[in-house]
Amino acid sequence: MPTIKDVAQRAGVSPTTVSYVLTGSRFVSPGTKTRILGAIAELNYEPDQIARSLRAKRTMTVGMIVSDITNPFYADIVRGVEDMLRDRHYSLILCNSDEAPERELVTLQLLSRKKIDGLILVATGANVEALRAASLSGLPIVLVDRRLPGDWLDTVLVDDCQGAEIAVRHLLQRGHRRIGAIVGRTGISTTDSRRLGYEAALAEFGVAVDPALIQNGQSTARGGAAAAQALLALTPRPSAIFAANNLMTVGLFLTIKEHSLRCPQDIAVVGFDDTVWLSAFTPGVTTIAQPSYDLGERAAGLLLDRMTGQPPASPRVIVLPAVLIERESCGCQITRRAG
Amino acid sequence: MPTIKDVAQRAGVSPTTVSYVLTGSRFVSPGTKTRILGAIAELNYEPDQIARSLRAKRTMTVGMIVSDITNPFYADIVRGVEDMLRDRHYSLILCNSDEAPERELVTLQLLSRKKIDGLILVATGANVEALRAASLSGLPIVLVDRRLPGDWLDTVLVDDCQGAEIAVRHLLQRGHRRIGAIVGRTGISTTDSRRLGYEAALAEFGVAVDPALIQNGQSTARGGAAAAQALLALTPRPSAIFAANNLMTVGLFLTIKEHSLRCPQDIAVVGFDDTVWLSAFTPGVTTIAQPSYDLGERAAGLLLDRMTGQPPASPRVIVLPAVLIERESCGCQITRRAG
DNA sequence: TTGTAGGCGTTATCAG
DNA sequence: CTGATAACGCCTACAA
Repeated sequence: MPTIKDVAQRAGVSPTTVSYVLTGSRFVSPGTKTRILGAIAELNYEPDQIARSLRAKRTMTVGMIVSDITNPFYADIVRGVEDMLRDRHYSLILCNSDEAPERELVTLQLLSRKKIDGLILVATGANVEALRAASLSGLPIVLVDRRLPGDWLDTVLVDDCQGAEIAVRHLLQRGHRRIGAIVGRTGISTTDSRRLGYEAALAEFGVAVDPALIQNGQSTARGGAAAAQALLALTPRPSAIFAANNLMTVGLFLTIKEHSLRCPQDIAVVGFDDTVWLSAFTPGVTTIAQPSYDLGERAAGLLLDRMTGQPPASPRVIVLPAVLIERESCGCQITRRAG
Repeated sequence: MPTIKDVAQRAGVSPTTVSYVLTGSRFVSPGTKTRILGAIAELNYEPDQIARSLRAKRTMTVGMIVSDITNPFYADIVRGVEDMLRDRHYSLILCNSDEAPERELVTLQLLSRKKIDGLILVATGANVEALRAASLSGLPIVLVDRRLPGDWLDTVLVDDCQGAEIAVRHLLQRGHRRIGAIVGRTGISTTDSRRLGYEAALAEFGVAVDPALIQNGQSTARGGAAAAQALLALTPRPSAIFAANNLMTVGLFLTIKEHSLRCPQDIAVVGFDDTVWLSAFTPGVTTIAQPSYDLGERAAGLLLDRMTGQPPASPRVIVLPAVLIERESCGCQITRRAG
């Protein structure tokens, strides 16, 4: 591997000058410049990013921690982040936490040793101290999908409460009154907000909240299936169910299928998170679409200007709206109805 | 950020000794050792991985290029890779190529500058020269999902031919004779192999290949939908369709739905790639499951022993079997039938 | 059992 | 307009 010295030698100049044409940070006469460029080309020289990082104290690398890249919701976010960062010549170290606090902690440490320039993460919520320390030590951090109490870090999330609310309102509007909810793991902000939205919608319609109708699906397909079992075992059975994330929606459908119930005739469903699959099947699943890609893009945007621009003193919280995608799983295909 | 010097000073020893307790590469007396460990803890010292990399010429970082992390198939592979590498203290830089050769090339260069210790990629097939150069220059590379002509690099893939063959055989066994195929982009090995498998199955049953029944879906949902349109417009209509990847299967179902056809009554379907969604809907989609996670794990395994072990002289090609997951989209639920 | 010193490939300061 | 030179933080002969 040729170094900057080799290039300098071949071009008959000093490494200094080569460095300057590389970074463009001072004027170099056209003559020497072309000579140097020539040498670079002939030698196939590529600047060593590691050495550069050591000197410049920036790695052009960003860390990202998500629960599980296998979850399409996070995959979308990551894609948004990656696209935005690539444009600005940053690259991304991807880590999965599996929601395990210790894993998150170890990963935080690993990334810090690797001297990442910034961090985007879906926080488990358990390592606030470590995050605070990292942030205090100067690492730009952006939270995505979930907020931390106090909102002391830049955060990009979806209006989960409003999302759940329109989901449940949609059900209420078509006459449902016994509406089950499969909610996610406790302790993460999305779960609380979506539950709040569920209750708000019921309140709007003067329907009392029945605790038995709210089951915890642990944010997983398996948990969602179990929660659905519990819901379907109730008498009278709920006439509709709201599943508060993509995985739990899968679980719900698995259970519905197992019970040989027809959707929407026997039970109406609204899910959370959209996938192309949801539209391809019969019935298409009415769902609350999160702007997941945008979430990533915005998060990367915030991070970028903390890394390169003049960082604002106080943390920013960006809340993106969720939108109802109406399909067949709630029955009649009316798009709007009065009242 | 404290450096190794600070630790040394605080512990009253030389940086050398600190370094040695860090790497454990030579004996240090228990006394000084604990003193040093103490200093490390008090200062919250973390070795700078960049400096270490510059010196040691290894970054403990691996690059990975996939077409699109948003595709669950690749997300699974990435997950397999990440799990395996994390165990060995490597981290992963994730890149998306979008199948664009130039993007792949730029990414290759970027990763090479970042001095990754190894590379795992789903090759577009267009940058053979760059790959050869990188490999020759000593970078361990493992191909995943697709092979390159000549198999001159370590490769982990699925037996696509066999997969497609059992898919189509399954259809033939239940009496279908006019079987459409939606195949992927040309130029990638998976497409060729799956097509071969399709033809082999037909041959087994003495059915002639009808070119009109083979439509190119470009490996995308949109392309798959278009291909399905073409197939459904045929007279007589094929009684079954084999879609050669997950995205094209979505497209196929979108089109089936648009035509208000019932599956399996009006048309039988076998897809490729499995998702939890495929089992949750009605009808469940019979499909060929690829061991995607394993693909990643095995690829990481090969890479690891090229990076750390004694690399075998000649490239290894690992072929994993695909398996038929029988569900309702092909009609009757018979698991086996004679002949 | 421990320390000294040189260098990994860059960049930035200071001279010229 | 261009060049020496000194770091960046760590590791590892070599020496003691």
